[in-house]
Amino acid sequence: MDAISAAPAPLLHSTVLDWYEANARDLPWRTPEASPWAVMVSEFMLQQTPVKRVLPAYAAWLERWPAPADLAADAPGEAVRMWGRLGYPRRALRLHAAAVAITAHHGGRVPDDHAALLALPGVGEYTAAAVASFAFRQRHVVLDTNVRRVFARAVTGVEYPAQATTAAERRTATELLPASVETAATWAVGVMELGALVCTARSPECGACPLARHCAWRVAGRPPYQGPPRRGQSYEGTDRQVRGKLLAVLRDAHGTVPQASLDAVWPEPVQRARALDGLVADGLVEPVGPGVYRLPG
DNA sequence: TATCCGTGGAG
DNA sequence: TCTCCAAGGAT
Repeated sequence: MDAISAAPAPLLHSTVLDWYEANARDLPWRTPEASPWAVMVSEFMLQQTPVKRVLPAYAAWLERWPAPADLAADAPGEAVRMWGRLGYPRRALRLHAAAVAITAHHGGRVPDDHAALLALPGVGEYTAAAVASFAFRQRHVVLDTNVRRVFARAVTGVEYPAQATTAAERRTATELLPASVETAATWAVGVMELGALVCTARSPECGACPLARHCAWRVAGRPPYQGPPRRGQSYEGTDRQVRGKLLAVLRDAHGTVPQASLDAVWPEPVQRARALDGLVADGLVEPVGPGVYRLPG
């Protein structure tokens, strides 16, 4: 029973690569036909939204906007409407803005350069690495919640990673990233898939894990999480809930919406007004006159 | 860096 | 029922 840090890296690599080849889900953004744009759309949608709910939205989105220029030519409000109930609708706005930037500055093609990707709206450290890695097969450290959890357990021996990504985590991920460009991208998606399917947050299936022999957490007897309480996401009664209700009215209506329709979704006027102001400030809602609103045109 | 930003499903 | 959490990003 050696910890993962003591195991030869090539062994870990082949273990994960073999496991991935045999167990990878058949997801549309992983097919050879998936364009870089398709990969990028999937990454935006997958930010905090489960795969199962992304699948139908992803298909509808790409059917309507097969290329960045197609989306860029449409109104941002249409992106917000198509986003539907995926949650965090600012992502829809940012994806539209990214499409505009790609059309204006990159000839309508998703850039393959990591820095150029990172400069796009809605593209952060994870998404830039993911698109560069998965769409262009480059070698990058891809640190998402799945990878962080796998490394927390296998390498550090704790049940959950820290709240924010640490320098130590980046160091670990960098050291474990295969030197070979040919295998780095598959390693990245393989570790992610392992976290998504086996090394899950709630009930990890160590019996089915290819890394079980090397996992520091399992070797230590799967000690329970001891760190500070991981604050839950309260939702009931928050501005987020009100914003969601308001935006749902705008989405489902085509054209403009009168104030009265918005007032009906939440009884408390101060919070309601604050939520609506926030939506307008974010560019998700556009006032078109006194007491009249619509999705941004 | 802590907080804000939606929605729905699993246990 | 209720808590947790799901391929994060921006500020």
